[in-house]
Amino acid sequence: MKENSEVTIYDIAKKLNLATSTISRGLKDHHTISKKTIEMIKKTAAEMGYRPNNLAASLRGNKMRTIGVLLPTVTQPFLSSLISGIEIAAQKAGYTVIIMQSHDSYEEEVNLTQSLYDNRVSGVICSLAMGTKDTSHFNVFIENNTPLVFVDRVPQSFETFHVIIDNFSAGYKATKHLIDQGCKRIAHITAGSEFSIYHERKKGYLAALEEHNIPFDENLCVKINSVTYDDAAKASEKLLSLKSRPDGIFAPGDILGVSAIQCAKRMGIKVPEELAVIGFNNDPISYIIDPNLSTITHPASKMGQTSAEIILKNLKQSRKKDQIVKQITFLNTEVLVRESSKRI
Amino acid sequence: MKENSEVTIYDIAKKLNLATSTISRGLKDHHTISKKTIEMIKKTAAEMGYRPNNLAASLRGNKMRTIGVLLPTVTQPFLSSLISGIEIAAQKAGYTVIIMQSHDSYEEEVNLTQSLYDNRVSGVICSLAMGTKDTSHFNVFIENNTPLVFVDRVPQSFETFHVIIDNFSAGYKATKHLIDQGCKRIAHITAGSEFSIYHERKKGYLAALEEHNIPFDENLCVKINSVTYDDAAKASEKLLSLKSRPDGIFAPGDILGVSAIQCAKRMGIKVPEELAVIGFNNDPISYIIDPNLSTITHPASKMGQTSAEIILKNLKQSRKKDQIVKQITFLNTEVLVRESSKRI
DNA sequence: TTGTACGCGTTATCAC
DNA sequence: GTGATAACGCGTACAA
Repeated sequence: MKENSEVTIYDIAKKLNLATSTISRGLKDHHTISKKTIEMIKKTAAEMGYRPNNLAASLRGNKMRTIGVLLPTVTQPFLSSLISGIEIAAQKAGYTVIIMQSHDSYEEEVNLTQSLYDNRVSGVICSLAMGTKDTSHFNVFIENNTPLVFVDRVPQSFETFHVIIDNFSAGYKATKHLIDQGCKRIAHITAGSEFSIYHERKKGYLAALEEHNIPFDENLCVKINSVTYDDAAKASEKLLSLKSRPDGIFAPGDILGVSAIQCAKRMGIKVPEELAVIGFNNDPISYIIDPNLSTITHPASKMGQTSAEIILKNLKQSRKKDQIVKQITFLNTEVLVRESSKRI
Repeated sequence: MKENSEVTIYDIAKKLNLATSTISRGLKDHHTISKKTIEMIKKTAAEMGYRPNNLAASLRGNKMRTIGVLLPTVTQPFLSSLISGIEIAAQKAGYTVIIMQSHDSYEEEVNLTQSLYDNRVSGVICSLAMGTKDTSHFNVFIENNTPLVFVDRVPQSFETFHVIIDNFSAGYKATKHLIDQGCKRIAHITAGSEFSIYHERKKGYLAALEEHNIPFDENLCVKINSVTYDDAAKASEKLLSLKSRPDGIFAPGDILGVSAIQCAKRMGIKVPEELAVIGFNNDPISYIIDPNLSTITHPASKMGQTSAEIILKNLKQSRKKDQIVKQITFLNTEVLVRESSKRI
């Protein structure tokens, strides 16, 4: 008995006095192999403890049956739900999922992109790092005809698949909801660059204000550098300490909304009576905070599934370069009204 | 210009009039190749846009430079932090991470184990599905000399690496903390099988009671089927509706602790004055709930890193079967006292 | 319906 | 220091 005895189709072939090609085909139910032979091959393979070697199989096609996923982090609830959706769709199709974290660093993102290519993944799903402006490191996938999907944090212009929510519309809906509740001075917290999802949400906020003839007050719009608990706390305090205080806050992230509520509670400001708050994402913390945080629901898992399905559908389509288009899939968001904004 | 032009070491060899073996070695800074040649090779490779093919390289060693991670789900905060830790350690070593979700199903776990093997991963990190009793589907990795680490939810007996916290001790510490706060009737919620981490925590709970001469009251120990919000709510309600109500609850999960606090609030029971609560894990929700939930901290990310490092260290060590041992790495837990249990 | 023979890109083992 | 060549395990034209 050998040490590292790995059963290959060659071993099966020898045992059955057949050619390796017959084994190979039999194992995949090829129609040119007789039922009897197929049965015998499968039975023997099972008996011998044969297991296919995806490595070798993939080498021929020069592609692993693998979807590469490149995200800022995996610990945010939205992103871990996204991964879950991707994994479910991939597993259904017999694909595996490789995860990489850019930690919101452009440099890491560039390196990891290389690494994904070196591993010859079948497709790539990416949500951009906060600071990424230039996206030329993704060109390698286009040139190589590897399907590429950007999700949530997508580049401004890149001719490939995008899976996003309509951030402008969501920002509009959130703000309008506050207006409908009677808010007159609606504050907003924002982050990221001019081309980020946060910028889109802000544009929706501005549009809603304008449509309802509410003048925009610069003091009511605070910019933070990172969507963290600490930055959020500072922003909330700044807003709620204003001489003419806001009576509503549209926070484009649940951490921000939660911190606003907590800050209000500390300062003795009643939520929602004196301050209505709406967040974004429907993270678990949004329904734990008291009062419950109204929010915008984000179909995270479905976005993951959709992204994976786009990859899978486009695996075989060897497009030519001039056929590459930008195809945007929008998923729905909804206003989820809870205690923190319910005045009427 | 070819369509799918992929530059290989063969192309470089032709261009430089060298042998492929020289290119291969030059690219990896082999000491038998002259500095000059190495430089020239690297320069030319870069110019030609060469990218290594990990697939082909792996085929020779019959192992991908990949760590397979098999978890019940990726959306629990503890588990996504674990993944993050694994990914960081793996990335540092030039390894990639494959993620698979068993969704707490034994059958899926068995299938995915196969799939990991079929992909010839270098090592496997696994946290068991809730219902897994038999772990023979992992034997294939032992036989194949593939390092295997069980983390958090580990099997009762399996001769390999385990990375866990001391659940008994953590349960003891949590319960003792409540006793120190003056609690006399301490309730407990439990889940899983007789060999689960929850059972260990319960044993710690029982030990603390006994040590302090507090009789164990069966009515104060509720078993739930799944650690979900709904089940937790039911359990909390049952406990707080008892004629002789508990004055403390040790909840072996933050969801359970949070639900207990919320239930108490609904019923007008004051926390911590009338009911002290301590949870487990230090999930984000634990510091969002009001009053803040005391909890047991769990070094999730570090557990991931440790697991990955164990894999990496044991890659080359071709142990023989009789050398395989069970090696358990314990990581620290700590009692994190917050508002929900601070009486003194 | 089955067999033959070669190629996928890289690396290890010799040989020079 | 460098080159030639055989593997690694599988899939697939092409032949029979």
